[in-house]
Amino acid sequence: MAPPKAPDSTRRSDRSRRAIYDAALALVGETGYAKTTIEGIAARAGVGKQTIYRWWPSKAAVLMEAFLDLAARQSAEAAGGEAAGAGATDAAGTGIPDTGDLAADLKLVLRATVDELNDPAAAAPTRALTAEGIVDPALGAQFVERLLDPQIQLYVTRLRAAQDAGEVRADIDPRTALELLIAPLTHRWLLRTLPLTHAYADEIVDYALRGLSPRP
Amino acid sequence: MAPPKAPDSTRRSDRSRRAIYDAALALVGETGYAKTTIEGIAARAGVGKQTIYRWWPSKAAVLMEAFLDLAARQSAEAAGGEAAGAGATDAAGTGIPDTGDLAADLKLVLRATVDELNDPAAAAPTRALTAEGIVDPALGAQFVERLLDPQIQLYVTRLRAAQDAGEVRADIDPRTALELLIAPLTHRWLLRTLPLTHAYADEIVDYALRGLSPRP
Amino acid sequence: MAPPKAPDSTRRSDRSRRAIYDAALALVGETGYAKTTIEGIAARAGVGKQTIYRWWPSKAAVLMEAFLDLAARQSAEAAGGEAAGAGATDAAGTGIPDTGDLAADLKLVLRATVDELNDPAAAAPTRALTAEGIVDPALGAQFVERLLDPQIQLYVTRLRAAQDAGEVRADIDPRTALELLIAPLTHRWLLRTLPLTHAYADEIVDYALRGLSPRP
Amino acid sequence: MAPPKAPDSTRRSDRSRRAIYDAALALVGETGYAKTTIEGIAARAGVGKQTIYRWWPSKAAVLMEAFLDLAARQSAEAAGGEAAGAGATDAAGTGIPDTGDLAADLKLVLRATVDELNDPAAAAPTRALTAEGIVDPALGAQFVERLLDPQIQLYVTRLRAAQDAGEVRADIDPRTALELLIAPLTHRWLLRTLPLTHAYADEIVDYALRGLSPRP
DNA sequence: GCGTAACCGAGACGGTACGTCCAGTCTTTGA
DNA sequence: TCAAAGACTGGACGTACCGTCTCGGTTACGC
Repeated sequence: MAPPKAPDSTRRSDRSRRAIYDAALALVGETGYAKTTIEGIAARAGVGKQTIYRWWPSKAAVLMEAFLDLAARQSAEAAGGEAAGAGATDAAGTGIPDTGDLAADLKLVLRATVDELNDPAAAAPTRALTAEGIVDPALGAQFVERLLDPQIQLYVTRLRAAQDAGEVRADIDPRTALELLIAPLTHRWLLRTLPLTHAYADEIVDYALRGLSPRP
Repeated sequence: MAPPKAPDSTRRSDRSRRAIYDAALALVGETGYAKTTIEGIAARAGVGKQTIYRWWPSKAAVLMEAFLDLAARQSAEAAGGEAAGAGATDAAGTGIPDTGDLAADLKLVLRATVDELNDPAAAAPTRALTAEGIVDPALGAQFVERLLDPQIQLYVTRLRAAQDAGEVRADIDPRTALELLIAPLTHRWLLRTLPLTHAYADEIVDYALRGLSPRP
Repeated sequence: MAPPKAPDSTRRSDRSRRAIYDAALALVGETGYAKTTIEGIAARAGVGKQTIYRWWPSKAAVLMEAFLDLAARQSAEAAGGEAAGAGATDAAGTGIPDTGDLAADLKLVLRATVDELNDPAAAAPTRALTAEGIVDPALGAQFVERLLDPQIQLYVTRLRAAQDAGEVRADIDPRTALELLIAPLTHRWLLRTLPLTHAYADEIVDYALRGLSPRP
Repeated sequence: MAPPKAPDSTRRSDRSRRAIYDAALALVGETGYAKTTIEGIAARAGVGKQTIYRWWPSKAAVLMEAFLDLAARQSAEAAGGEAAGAGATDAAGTGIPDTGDLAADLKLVLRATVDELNDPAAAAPTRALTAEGIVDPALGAQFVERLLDPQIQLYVTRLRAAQDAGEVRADIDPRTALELLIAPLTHRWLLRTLPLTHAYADEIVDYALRGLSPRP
């Protein structure tokens, strides 16, 4: 008994794949995730529906990949610009700054995150994808692995550096500590309990770091 | 421009409303939220589809109310039992215990929350509803207002008591502080980044309270 | 076992009945028979649906009565005018003229009928009612009995007079003969095979009467 | 402004089309036209509703085509048998007999028509379709063009032959003349004014032909 | 003159079918 | 041989009416 006949990916049309990414992102941007349909994506991409079903298991999977592709292209671009230009670092791209003042560094990064999450155009698709991942475990795992974990790793790195510098107690688990920082932001963003502001980001950093720092 | 003509709620059939709640909860339990349809709920409840559309704007709204009704009935029942019985308090029902040891009290409650969230049968519909609320702002607002906020209030109350008792610094905002406690749990539960354990709950309490407590 | 409980017609609201007639005729005129609904008639008449269901078995029955009522009012009006005025006779009202020239008399009447049937506004509801009667035997019987037969009787009367006058052979059955005259018109009107013109009406009279008249 | 995007008829599924015809005819036969629904036809045919809506604008249109298909198949069958067998002609199939005696030929055919119209099973759907065509001009036009006109042409042919043979006056318009013959039958059939009998058919032929024949 | 029975407007109810939309599969055609 | 195109079955969607029912209120009859 043969497995469900995986298509031969070497013969895959790159042209179609790009067109599908573009169409998917455009439609989600224009009409929202819920109103975006596979049929619509196929039509917009000038592609047969079967071409989508052949390579992706669900609408959400298409969008996930489209996002990753977008992110990859942007970061490639950024990397190119950066190499040519100065050497500035930014949170999403290459890491959390390390000026020696952990609180200041975290506030900088979390404030930027707040701004990003508050931008409705940019955040809406992420929100939709997050929601889908909450319900669909397979998609959620992918979401975490390919979008969230890389970000989280940056915090872990920075926190370890802070531990080495004595800014954070050594017996703290950075993996847990970082959740103290980002979970409250995510919480407010996803559930919309209260507005997500710079002041809130600062407050979170202050409350959390006090718990993490060694007694003076 | 006249509003869409709200039906006369005094003439509403209570029989149908209960039947719809029951059918909705049963179907979600049996087949999952995504596979539950309004048509299915109506059929199972022995009710015309229009009766659902007349009173609720969406499947999610039906379920939300069904949950609230269930919770209300359970708490009414619990209250009845309680009045007749001892005077024990539990987190979901009437508040967070106050033994004088904030850390212990919080660990107790958060461990119970962890257990609840780890029970697939009970948590699955909540997860679905949460996801829906993330995408649909109106529903999300209702979700927060009617399900989340009451719970949150319990933490605020307990934290204020702790402030009065000198266990927590007076300049802490309880509304923010409680998010340091529950957001990490919610984060792991929704995104499934790492397993949600009692140990994790304890760790969160320890890390967070250290930041909140006055210097010894 | 009691019969289905006929309502007490002495207590019937005349106000409602008139309002229903008016609403029904207005709606059929505005939106056509098929799009006219009982619900719509009730709403327009400012009447509960039950009031319609109490007194009529179907939408078609309502309309039939509304027509009959309209016709009755119009003929009452005409009769009043006539009494006051000259003594002119018209086909629909008081009979087919008898000038001694059967062919001329019939052509006059049939041409008027042609004009009436060609007036879309006036004929559309009749067409709809006829179609309904074709499918629903009970309604059809009523239609024939209360609308068609009275008209037919006028032809019978005129043809008998013609027989007495020797214009038509005595062994002719007037009931059959008249169908030779009006059935072709009805046929073209209902089925729209070919245009319904004065010339056609004349032709029918000529062809038919030649068969009915005694050999010269 | 693009037209509503006509589907590509070369790719149409013949299997589905036949199944829909069969289901439609079966349901009309079993439950009557009014109670036959598109949903029911689709279910019975094992076909998606959309496949019906894709190719037909209405229930009536489906049935019209189903009838035409049935008639076509029957006549094809008859033609096959005929080719193999004798050379007999019948009214519905290949024409009105021409024995030289117009009256006798017409009586034969009209009596057969009477029998057909009096057969409730066979006539009920035709009646429904006729009624529908009376109300819906587009459908009516199709009905006339594809079902009625071919029949009518047979009469025209026979009448022309009678004119050539001197049985009917040359200045008679056969198109009008035939309506004198068939309209009365149609009239009684549709409106159910009086029973439709062989005697009536004979009477109609006698009355009408006397008007059409040359003076002896 | 006073119940009381009935009709009345109103509209919610359980249903049925509508016509549309999309999912996911299958088939045909062209490159 | 894959991809485009798109027709197919299936089924939920949300709407519109159906015919029944229940609800107050308002007549108008019979005691």
